[in-house]
Amino acid sequence: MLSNTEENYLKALLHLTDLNSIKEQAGTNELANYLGIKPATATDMLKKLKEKGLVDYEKYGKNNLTPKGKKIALELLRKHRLWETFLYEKLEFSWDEIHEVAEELEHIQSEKLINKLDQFLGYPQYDPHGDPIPDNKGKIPKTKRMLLCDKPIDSVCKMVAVKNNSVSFLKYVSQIGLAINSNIEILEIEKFDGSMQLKIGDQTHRVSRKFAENIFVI
Amino acid sequence: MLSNTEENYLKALLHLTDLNSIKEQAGTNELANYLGIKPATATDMLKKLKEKGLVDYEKYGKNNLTPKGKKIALELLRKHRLWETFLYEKLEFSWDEIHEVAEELEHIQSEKLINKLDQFLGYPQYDPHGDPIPDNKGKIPKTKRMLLCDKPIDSVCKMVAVKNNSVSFLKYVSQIGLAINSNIEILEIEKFDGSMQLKIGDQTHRVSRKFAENIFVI
DNA sequence: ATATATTGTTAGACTAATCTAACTTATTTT
DNA sequence: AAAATAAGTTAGATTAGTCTAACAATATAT
Ligand SMILES: [Mn+2]
Ligand SMILES: [Mn+2]
Ligand SMILES: [Mn+2]
Ligand SMILES: [Mn+2]
Repeated sequence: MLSNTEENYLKALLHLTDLNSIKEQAGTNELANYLGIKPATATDMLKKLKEKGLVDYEKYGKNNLTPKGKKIALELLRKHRLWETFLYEKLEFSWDEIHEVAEELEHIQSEKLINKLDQFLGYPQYDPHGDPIPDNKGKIPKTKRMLLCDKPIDSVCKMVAVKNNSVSFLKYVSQIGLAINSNIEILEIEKFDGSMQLKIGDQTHRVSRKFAENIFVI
Repeated sequence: MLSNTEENYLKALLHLTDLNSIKEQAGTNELANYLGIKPATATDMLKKLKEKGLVDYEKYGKNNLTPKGKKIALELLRKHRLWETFLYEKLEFSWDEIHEVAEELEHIQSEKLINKLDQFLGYPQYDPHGDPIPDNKGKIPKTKRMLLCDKPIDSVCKMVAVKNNSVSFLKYVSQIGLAINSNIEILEIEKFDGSMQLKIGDQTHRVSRKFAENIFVI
């Protein structure tokens, strides 16, 4: 049995390596920074998780999950995204409120619970942020999506997911009229800073490159 | 913010004093025994909870909740019973499976979550074990119920709740055909050991006094 | 190839929650 | 009232998870 803390490390490693990422390995500082702890603390935990056979750890090397660790991390991701879907679909939470609560709910230990919840929700494939939900074997629906910042000028696309779950970002996204499935037309791209002029519905908005790096589109 | 452990102590004290109980105070050994820990550990925690203003604790005295501690304990009880209702009503759990999972779910910190859950469930007044659910002010619906063991011979009554949430007890109750709202006729009471011969539906069963002490009826 | 900056580890300390063993206080029995 | 039993506390140890400060290894820039 893993503690909530150990589970959070595994999920963090999954995010930093496999998910939305080209890299296969995560540095200790990077991990610590992601979790809001100090590198010294991460080193200790990495050793512990290595002992449990969940992480490949070598002194001064890079870290990544073993297959066993990855399996657990995927189960956590599944739980997280199913709970988010529950909160959004059934309890009328807004999409900026769900992540924090799901961060706690994902640690509830009951396989029956999560499978029944999945059934109750109608086996959803994507969560309210547009992220794919692993099935009960850990398989994630493949998505061929790209980032808004990589779209060329004058192209038209559809928002399918957000890359960032922070409250401030999500509120901002909603506020300019964007939601999952919104159509976006790129009217202009500023050479200087990469900011974009977008047409969303009947309004236009200028967004920063940083913003555009956090919107997935097809 | 309280830890899960601290919350469990408060809920235990509520159970040992106010709930299903005439006593107003709980001994340290009694508390430790209820929680499955050692008395020394309970002493430490009682001191800590006293510091936080949640428990009245005096060396070698009896323990009970302060109003502030009781309020928190009632919120936990509300969460526990609402989650049990959710698992039973929406996710098709059986009544012997819900307690353990709710023991974890009750610690999720979100007032909005629990109030939305309450709404989603249609503001239930009783949980699947027949226990009253406190409202969002901590008010518990009054129930005038008694124990099956205190019913006289030849009387007829209706089961409204169970006093014990253990898996083994609940399975046994179901197995002899009893459920919330079952009608029971007391055919015979054995002087020697207080065991009872009951008529349930079209069957008769002999149950021990201990069993009859754990069934609430009206 | 050397110096500098970045990254990661170790050592030592702290807090929360638990235990065992020894001790103290309170209650019950004779 | 003394002895025996039960109940409760204290002291000291352990484990998990965290920190800071000092140190070590690796990577980068001259
Ligand atoms: Mn989490
Ligand atoms: Mn999500
Ligand atoms: Mn609990
Ligand atoms: Mn119950």
